[in-house]
Amino acid sequence: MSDGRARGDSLLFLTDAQLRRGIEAMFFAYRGFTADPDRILDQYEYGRAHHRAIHFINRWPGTTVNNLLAILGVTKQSLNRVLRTLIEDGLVESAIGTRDRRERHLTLTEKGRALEAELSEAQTARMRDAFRRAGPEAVAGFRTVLEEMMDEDLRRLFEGVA
Amino acid sequence: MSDGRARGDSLLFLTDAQLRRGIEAMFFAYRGFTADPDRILDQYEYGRAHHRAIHFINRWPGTTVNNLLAILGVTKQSLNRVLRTLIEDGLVESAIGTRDRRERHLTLTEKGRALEAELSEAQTARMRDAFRRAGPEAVAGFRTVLEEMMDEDLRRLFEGVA
DNA sequence: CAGTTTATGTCAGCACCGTTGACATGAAGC
DNA sequence: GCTTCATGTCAACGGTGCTGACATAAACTG
Repeated sequence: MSDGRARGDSLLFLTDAQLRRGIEAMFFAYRGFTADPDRILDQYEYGRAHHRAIHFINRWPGTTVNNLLAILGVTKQSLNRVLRTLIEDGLVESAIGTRDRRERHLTLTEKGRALEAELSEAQTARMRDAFRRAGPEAVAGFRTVLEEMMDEDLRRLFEGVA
Repeated sequence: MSDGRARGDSLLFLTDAQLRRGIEAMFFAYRGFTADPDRILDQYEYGRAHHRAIHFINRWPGTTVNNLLAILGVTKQSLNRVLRTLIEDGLVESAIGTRDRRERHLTLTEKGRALEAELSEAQTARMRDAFRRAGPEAVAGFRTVLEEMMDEDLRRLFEGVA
């Protein structure tokens, strides 16, 4: 209904049909994206929430709980449940801040880095294959569209942290 | 990116850093991708599972329960819980098959189509904006990479159904 | 026709991970 | 010293995955 046929070919990529294909592509691709790490997490009796925490602690070692909350977009109660088990299991270390003693600075232990590496390897393997088959130009387009789809604040976060 | 640089540069898009950026882009973009419909679903006391069912029933009216199970990749118990409420609430109609009376053919009612349209509108609005800002070439790349990231069987499903 | 397989529905129970609300502690800041 | 902030924790609930078991009706098969 809202396709721009009258305006010529240049907007054909914005037809409802194309947009629906985009939506379904996101849905199916995200399933693939999480499938490999999910299988590994099962073996350790962890879930996706643990993966996300581990990923971002690895990314920004020494980050605070509040930072992590903002990145993950969950409540502190949710995060804490996950964080507690990771600390108990010796994957994450929580250090009292020196400048501000209220803060807890989170880092991965050796054991935590090992699991991070295992998860990361599984996930990047699939992405590497996809990137290689798609080629650099497609990858650039992929990232451009994804960035445009993010919420404003998340995009700034994403770009700012490179 | 299609400049004639030395071959050494051509694989820079496959570095670990680039792949990690790709992973995070997927994570943040998927959040944006689901945010708008999630807000609407909350108002109706439905969840993402309902959205997915509605989406694919709308996509393939008359599809059977078994088909839907394959597409959604969940157990029949999970799907049934969702489907039951949708039928009870008068959004979905379940019709006994004529050729094979064991099958149930699922279609959206008027009310179901209305919710589908509302959800779809919210989700395509964001994607349309993202597509428009990114441009047709980026969109092509986006879809290429996503297809490459899908599992084999899902890709066939995705391509087959256009 | 009898036996098997298929499509579907349903009950019960469990796990994960999101939520809200309430409350506690210790540290920082005015 | 009062307030605010960062964090942790308890309790309860909701949505949506899962497994396992069982039921029914229809189709298929020998």
